[in-house]
Amino acid sequence: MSRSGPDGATQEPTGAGRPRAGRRRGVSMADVARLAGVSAQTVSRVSTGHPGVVDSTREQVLAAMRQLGYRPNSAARALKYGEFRTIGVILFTLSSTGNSRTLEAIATHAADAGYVITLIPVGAPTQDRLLGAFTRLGELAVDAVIVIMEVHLLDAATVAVPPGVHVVVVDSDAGDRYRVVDTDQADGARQAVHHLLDLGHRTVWHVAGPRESFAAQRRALAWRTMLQERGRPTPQVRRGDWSAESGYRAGLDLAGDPDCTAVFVANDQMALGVLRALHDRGRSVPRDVSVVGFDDIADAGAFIPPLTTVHQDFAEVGRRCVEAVLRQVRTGVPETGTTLVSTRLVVRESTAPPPGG
Amino acid sequence: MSRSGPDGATQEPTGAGRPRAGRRRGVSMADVARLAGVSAQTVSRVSTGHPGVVDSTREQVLAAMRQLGYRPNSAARALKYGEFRTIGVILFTLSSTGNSRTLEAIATHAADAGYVITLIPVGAPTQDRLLGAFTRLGELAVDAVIVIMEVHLLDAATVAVPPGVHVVVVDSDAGDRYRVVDTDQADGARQAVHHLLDLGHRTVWHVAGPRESFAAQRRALAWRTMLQERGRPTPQVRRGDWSAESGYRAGLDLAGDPDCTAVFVANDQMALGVLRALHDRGRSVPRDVSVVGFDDIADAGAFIPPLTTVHQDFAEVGRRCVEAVLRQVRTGVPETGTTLVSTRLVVRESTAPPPGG
DNA sequence: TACCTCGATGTTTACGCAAACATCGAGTGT
DNA sequence: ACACTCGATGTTTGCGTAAACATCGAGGTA
Repeated sequence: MSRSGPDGATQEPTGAGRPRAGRRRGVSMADVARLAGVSAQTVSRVSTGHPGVVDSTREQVLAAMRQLGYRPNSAARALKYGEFRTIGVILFTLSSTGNSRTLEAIATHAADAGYVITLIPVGAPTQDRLLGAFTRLGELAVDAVIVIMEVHLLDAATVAVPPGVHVVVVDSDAGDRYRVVDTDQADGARQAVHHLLDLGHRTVWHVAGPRESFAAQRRALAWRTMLQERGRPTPQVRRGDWSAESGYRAGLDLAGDPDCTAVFVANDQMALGVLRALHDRGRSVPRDVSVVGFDDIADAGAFIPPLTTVHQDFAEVGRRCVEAVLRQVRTGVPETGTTLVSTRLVVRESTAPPPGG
Repeated sequence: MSRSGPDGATQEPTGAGRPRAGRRRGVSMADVARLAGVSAQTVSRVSTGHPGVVDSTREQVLAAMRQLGYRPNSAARALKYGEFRTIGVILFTLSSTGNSRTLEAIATHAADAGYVITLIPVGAPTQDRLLGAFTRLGELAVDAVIVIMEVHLLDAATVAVPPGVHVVVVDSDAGDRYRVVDTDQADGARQAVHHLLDLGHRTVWHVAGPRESFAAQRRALAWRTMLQERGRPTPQVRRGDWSAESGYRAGLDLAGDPDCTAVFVANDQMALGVLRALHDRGRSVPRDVSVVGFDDIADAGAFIPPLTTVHQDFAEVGRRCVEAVLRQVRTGVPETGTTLVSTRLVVRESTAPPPGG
């Protein structure tokens, strides 16, 4: 059998009126040009808004476009221009509020600049998967990439970034290799600790995020540094995995320590768990123990009691990411260095002076 | 400081040597072909994995590809094939857990099928914005669209879907026009009410979501229907906007009604607010009042007390969306009808028999 | 009037890829 | 030995667009 078609069956004659699944070969400039009685180039000029087309002609062309339902083929444009007007976003998970909201801001601001976002999900945070994502990236139609993740892993992947594709990273210490945009974790943590010490607490306990997280590292470091600067003892760190469940375990542990009157928890979800643990152990918040979180998630104000926490401006992080990445695309010059977005402490009802303080 | 990369320092001699912002005119098949000493078509065959290339030749080509860092230009491929292998996702917001997780599942499953996701954010849920999104869609390089939203608005936008672009909708009643994939809201609500009645509560109060939401409508309808079927009184509905804050207000209201011993809240965030309101008013959960939520967000188990709630399988919703949309792309035949994803009740500690029951 | 300018529009070409078709040469059958 | 087959590879072509260049005609200038 002459294997002319993929399945050896009779190949359809493309001219016949079969609906051709998938192929939607739409209206092209040539079709519009024919109807309007002009050349395809004139249609192109109208379509791109170039000057040098007389009004009457322009009107004719626009009418023809409307009549045929013409829409420019972005693949052809991309081919011609050598750019896709697309930004890839590599991320591990959307389950964290921060990632979702950053992504949303990125998408919005990219859209404003005429760019669209392509999502490149990386199943699990392993080197393999990440390299796979970067490899796939090579075949993807993107002009630039924003990476949202914990970035020890980025090292090995460095080589894999296709040449000419610009990179911005969120939540990383890769500022020596890429442009990094991040919340000012250290300052946020300092505000939290400062607030608790100012209320009169002798020192502040800490429930940290996972060891691999740079955000967690920096929050913990700032907490420790601040206590040392003020000459306060630094209690042993409890460590969670960002989940409320892990916060609950840490909270049970802390509840057993009568000295503990103030806790800085590295995120709101774990803080929720801490609150429940303290509640379960009969320790009143804020009367017996004060708790400060980090993130200011939407629900923080509805916790029992409403949580004092460090507000992160994810929208601003997203905005800066897009700004930086498009700047690189425009100039063609890769950037390095870190851009910090400031935080602010939102004081609610989970903090108070220490008992008898 | 030399880092010899594209820093403005020694640029690779790409013709004139100017860094050409944006243009990254990479390695093409022709370049690979030249180096490997074969024709471009042979490179193409290797690149697409077509048979009919002898091993030695293939090796040569692959070596040349590696050496030059070749990666296929997806714009050219898209132009040639007439398809983009891209699915657009239109959504209003990622701030709801459900949307984020559905999106994540969509992205993952699309990736498995060799498709990528393009995000089309719609700022505000207004007809104008939505029409704008659909219009932009026309210029976008997508083969199909998944719409995640409340869909009264979809009516007007119907006409705007470009021909040949297939559509799947989440959370809608547009099943007569599009394929709709959704959680089985009604069944979830029935399970919640059933559970509370079985515990011995005389009837069940309801805190509903916003009037415009189809999910909210269906949950409320199922709640009402179930009570009527069982011959129970149907208390007046309290209505919130999905936020914990609105749940708190509804909760304060309910706390004032001593008859109220069981509440079905239309989502977990509002349930969080209800819990806090009951706590603030000194009504113990579940001793005095039982509360059931909807969604089973990650934190639900850490509420005070841990929340009994209806678990939604967002991952499955996303999977079914991709499945349906790709089926339409493959066959070229648009589908209608509704696909329901089942729910299950997760019983935790916020429900118990009524006081004195 | 002859010549030039300049604006409006048309024609050619290339972007990178892969289907369709062409070629070439080594084996196969008679 | 000759035609013939078939697999491996090369050549041509076109996808839709827009830059670069070509043309054409109206109006201005000497």
